[in-house]
Amino acid sequence: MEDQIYSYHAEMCKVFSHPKRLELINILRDKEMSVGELSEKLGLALGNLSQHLAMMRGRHILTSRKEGNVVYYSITNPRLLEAFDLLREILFEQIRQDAALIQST
Amino acid sequence: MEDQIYSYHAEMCKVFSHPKRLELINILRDKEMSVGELSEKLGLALGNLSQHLAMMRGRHILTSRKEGNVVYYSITNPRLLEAFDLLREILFEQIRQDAALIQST
DNA sequence: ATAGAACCTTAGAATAATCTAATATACTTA
DNA sequence: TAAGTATATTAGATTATTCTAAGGTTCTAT
Repeated sequence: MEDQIYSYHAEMCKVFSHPKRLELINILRDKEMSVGELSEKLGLALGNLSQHLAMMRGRHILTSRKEGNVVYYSITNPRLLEAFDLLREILFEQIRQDAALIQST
Repeated sequence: MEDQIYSYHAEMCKVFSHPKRLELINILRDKEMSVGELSEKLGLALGNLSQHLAMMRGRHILTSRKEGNVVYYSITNPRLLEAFDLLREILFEQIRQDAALIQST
């Protein structure tokens, strides 16, 4: 049962483990966007993008809204961006420390 | 160059995308631990665990310290636990909302 | 109705992650 | 130095992710 939680947790984190999905999250930071626009911004083929979107929708990370022919995507829970930013900060700290280590030799 | 950052960011997040690695992080929350102890706590074969540890060390998520024959692992940057906790909270919010949705039907 | 636009799904190939099992290394002690 | 303990590495099989290319839906406008 505790194992189940780690599995769900890991499944959610898989959303973050692909550079284009991270970029996608960052693009949707403060606005919704249509699939076509996203495809252009990300430089991803529509079919491929649709797969990423379905994967993120399935994990409730993204929410979609259909208007006529166009589907708009947005981030379900804005707190996700806190996690995104925190992880990126930790990454930057790491890079700075590695750089300092190299300087000092 | 911006792409590079997304790639590094994704690489770091891959650490979180496996249930046993999450459990490992949680176990090391407030103390260091030897490989043997970790192997027992996690129920992972030593060779397999060593691979996970090497992967996390390579991404500077874990730090190791050798004392005689024994290698102790600990979390490099305690802020990583903030990220861990935040992500888990977001997961719980989601599960609660899904549950509420089912109740209301 | 038909054609076009926007998006989704699927099959299959290519690549990456994971595990098992065997071997290797580093250190300690008899 | 030989044997034992703790950890690391490697090769190869297995499984999971990702991408491409093709075909499907759904909606709109003619």
